[in-house]
Amino acid sequence: MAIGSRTARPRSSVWLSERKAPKRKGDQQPVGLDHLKIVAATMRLLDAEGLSGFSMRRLAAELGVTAMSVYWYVETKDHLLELALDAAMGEIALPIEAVGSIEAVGSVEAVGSVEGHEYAPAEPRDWREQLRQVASEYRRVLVRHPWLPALLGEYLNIGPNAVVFNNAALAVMRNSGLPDDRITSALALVYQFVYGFGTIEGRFAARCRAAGVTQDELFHEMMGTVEDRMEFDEARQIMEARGGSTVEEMQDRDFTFALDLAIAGIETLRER
Amino acid sequence: MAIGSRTARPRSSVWLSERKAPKRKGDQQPVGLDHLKIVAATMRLLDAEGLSGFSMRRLAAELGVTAMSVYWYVETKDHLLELALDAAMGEIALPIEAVGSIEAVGSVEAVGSVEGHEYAPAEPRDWREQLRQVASEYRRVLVRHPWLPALLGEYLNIGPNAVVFNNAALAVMRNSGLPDDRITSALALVYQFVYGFGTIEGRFAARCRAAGVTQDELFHEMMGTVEDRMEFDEARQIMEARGGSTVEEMQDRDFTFALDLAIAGIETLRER
DNA sequence: ACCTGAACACCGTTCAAGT
DNA sequence: ACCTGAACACCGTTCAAGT
Repeated sequence: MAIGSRTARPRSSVWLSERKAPKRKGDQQPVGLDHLKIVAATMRLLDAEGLSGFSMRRLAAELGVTAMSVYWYVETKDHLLELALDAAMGEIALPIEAVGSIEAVGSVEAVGSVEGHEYAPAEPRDWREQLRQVASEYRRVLVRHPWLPALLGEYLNIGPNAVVFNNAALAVMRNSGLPDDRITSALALVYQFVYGFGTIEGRFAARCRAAGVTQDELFHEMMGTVEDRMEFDEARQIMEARGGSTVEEMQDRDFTFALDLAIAGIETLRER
Repeated sequence: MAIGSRTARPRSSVWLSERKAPKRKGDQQPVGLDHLKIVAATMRLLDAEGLSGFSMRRLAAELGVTAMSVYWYVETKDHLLELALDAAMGEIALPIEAVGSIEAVGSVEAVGSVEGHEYAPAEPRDWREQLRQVASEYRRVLVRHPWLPALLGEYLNIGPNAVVFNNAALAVMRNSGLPDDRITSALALVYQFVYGFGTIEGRFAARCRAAGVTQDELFHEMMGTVEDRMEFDEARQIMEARGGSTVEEMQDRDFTFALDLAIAGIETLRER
C-alpha cells in the first residue's frame, strides 16, 4: 500500500513539546550524528524514494547506524517528519519587504530549524509582484518535494519557518488594499490554490520520474487512455484550446493565468 | 506514525486493470460478502477511525470474516481505497444542468461504483449559482470524509464518478464566458482552492472529534498557544477583523467570499 | 466459488543493556 | 552521553489448503 499506517493519531507536535536534548554545542566527542544531519538525510530520502519509501530503518541504514540510534535525537517518526516539513517551508524564498521583524527570523534559529529562510534580492515592489513571487516560490518548493503536501495535510505546520511564511503571505495581502475582514478569504483563495496546483504538479513529475518517462509522454498516454474510455468531446476541445506544446508550458500558463484571475478578483471587489 | 508505508509505489489503478471477478449476479449461495459491502464498510471505518486507523485486518474483523477473505474480491488495499475514493466522489451532488449525456452516467454503473451521483433538484440557473453549488458540495464531501484528500493526492482519481464530476465542473465553467484557452486555469483556481479549503476544514473538525472538544474550544486554544510563542500583532489584528463569532461562521464567510473573489476575477478578465 | 491459517518480510517503538 | 540488540505488536500480501 502507499498511505495510512497503524498507530494512533499523534496528539502532539514537535513545536508544542520540549526539546529532547539540550543540544549544547561544545560537547566532547563529535559522533557524526545530529539533528541537522538527520533531517537532511530524511529530506534526501524523501525526495528520492517518496514518503512510502521512507522508514526509520531505511534512514538509519542511510546514516550508517543501527535502527534505533536515531531515537536518541528524535522522539518519534512523526516529530522527525514535522522537522522535515518545516525545513522545506524554510526553502520558500520570501520577498524581503514582506519579512517582518528580525526577532521573528531570530526565533527561527532559536528553535532549531535546519536552514533559515532564503530572501530573494529585491527592491520594494507592487503587492501583485510580491504575491506572484511568493506564490511561485511556494509552488516551486511543492514541486521539488512531492512529499510535502502529505505532511502539510497531516501536521499542524506551525514550525518557525511556517510562521515566517504565513506572516509574509499575510503582509503581502495586506498591501492589496482589501479591507481587513476580507484578508483571510483572499489568502485562502490564493494559497489553497497554489497548494493544490503544486501538489498535483509535483506528484505528476514524481510519477514520471518513477516510471522513467518524460512528462509529455505520460501526459499523452493518459489522454489516450481516458479518451478511449468514454465520450469526451467537451473535455478534449478544452484541452486542445489549452495551448502550449509541452506539459510544462501548459502548467505555467494555467498557473499564471489563475493567479491573474485571483488578483483581478481582489482588485475588483476591493472597489466595492 | 501516521502516514507513509512500506511497499513500492503502485503502478496500476483499479480503473486501468481488469475486474478480478466477473461478478455475475445469479450465483448460488449469497455468502454475505461483496464489493458493495466491502466498500461501504471501508468508508465507515475510514470515517470513524481515519486513514491511519484503517487496515485490511481491521476491515476483515469489521466484516466478521478472516483477514484474507477480502482479497478474493479486491486485488490490493490500494485498489480498495481507490474504490472508496470514487464512491466518495459520487456523493457530490451535481446540478442537473451540468451533467452531460446519459451514457456517461450509465458507464458509472457499468464499472461498478457503489452509488451513482446524486443530482440536486434544480432549474437551469446562472453559471455563478451552479459554480457555487458544485464548490460547496465538493467542500461538504471533503469535510464529511477527512480521509479523502490523502487519497485524492495519492491516486489518479479517474474513476467513473470522478469523470462525471470533472465533466460537470468543466461544463459549468464553460458557461462563464471565458475563452476556451482560459477554462483550465479558472477550473484550477476554483477547485484547487475548494480542495485545500475543505481539506483543512475537515482535518480540523476530525481533530476536534478525536480530542473530544468543540471546534471553538480548540481554535481558541491554538490561538493562545501561537500568540504566546511570538509577536503576532499583524496576524492577531487580521484574525480579529475576520468576523464571525464561531469557527463555523468564520469558515463560511471565508469560503463564500473567496469564491466571490474568484468569480469576480473571472468576470473581470472575461471582458479583456 | 469462496474462505481460512500459517507464514514472510516488513513496520514503529520499548526496554534493558552496553560503552 | 550515545549507541546497540532483542523483542513486541502490528502491517500487506502470498500460498497452499480447506469446503
